[in-house]
Amino acid sequence: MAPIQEELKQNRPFRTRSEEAAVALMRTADLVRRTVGAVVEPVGITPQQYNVLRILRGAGEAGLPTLEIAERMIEQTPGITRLIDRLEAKGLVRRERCLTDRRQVFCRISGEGLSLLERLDEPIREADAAALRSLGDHDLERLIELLDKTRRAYRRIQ
Amino acid sequence: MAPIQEELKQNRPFRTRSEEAAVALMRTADLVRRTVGAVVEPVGITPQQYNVLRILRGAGEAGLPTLEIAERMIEQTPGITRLIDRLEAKGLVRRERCLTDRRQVFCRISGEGLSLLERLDEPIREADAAALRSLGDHDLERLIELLDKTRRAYRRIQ
DNA sequence: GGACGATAGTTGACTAATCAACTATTGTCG
DNA sequence: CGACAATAGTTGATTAGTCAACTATCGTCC
Repeated sequence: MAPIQEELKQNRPFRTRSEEAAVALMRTADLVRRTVGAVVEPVGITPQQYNVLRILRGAGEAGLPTLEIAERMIEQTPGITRLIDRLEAKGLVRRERCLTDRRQVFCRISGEGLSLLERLDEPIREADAAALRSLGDHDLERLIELLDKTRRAYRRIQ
Repeated sequence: MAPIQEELKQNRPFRTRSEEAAVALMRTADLVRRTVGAVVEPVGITPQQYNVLRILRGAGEAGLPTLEIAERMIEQTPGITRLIDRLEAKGLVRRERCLTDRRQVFCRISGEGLSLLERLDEPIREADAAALRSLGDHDLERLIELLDKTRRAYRRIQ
């Protein structure tokens, strides 16, 4: 019997392997998301806000326009404006309208935001590592490969 | 350069393989979730509501107590009561207090709920298949295995 | 250079998720 | 039996997510 089937106490088997894979995928990702959540929520941010801060740290001094951030989010987020509103209200992000193209609003991570991220770096790395370590380097590589392949397939049908 | 890194236009590489895997996992699952969403939302339900209906169909005539449903959800859901409220309001689920243990409320899928699910069965199966077909049976098997292994690891650290 | 479509982002109205505090009922143990 | 912890679920308050409609600005093309 499939492990995921036992986990969810399903009394009937999956109709197809791809259905089983889809369920396993979403459930595993939910576990990862909640693990990240448990690390970042004590400092007063959500996993999505954490994601924005990481993106802005990666972007450096130049910052990024609002919708460019939306495109780089791990999980698609229509409400990017208000998400960043909240980060700005907390003083973790600064925004200013671009002078050469006044439609765009550039967002940059603040010093406070940076130091908050730094405090989270270690615990996040540990959480990921602890969870995925048991896979071993080879399996990890293979998992990443299979996930990449899956996304490529999705992109084609959409 | 890692595919996921290009997708998210990251200018710096992942610090660890497990970080890359965690990001790839969440992003791939988000894709699956949105694909399911695109299929079920036209009939007026959310992916989570769809999940509840599937659970209740699996449970059959006997139905299930509210919190038992919560435990079987693919994604953890604290707001199970109101989620089922909405399904009941739509006439897709019926609820009645258990007579032998009056604390419990048993939920059952209605005929209307069943026929709605039946209409969705084919399109959902197709969406899963289309997305994961390119992996081939062997890769699919291997992906499921790796995901199961990952969840087992997570469970240990929590 | 002015009309017009495209781009960038915001806002309002609505729906859903989250957390803690609460009620009702049951099991258990002196 | 009667107190008391445990279980099952609900509710209220707050926060967050979603969708469509809107404003502002820019590019471009007669």
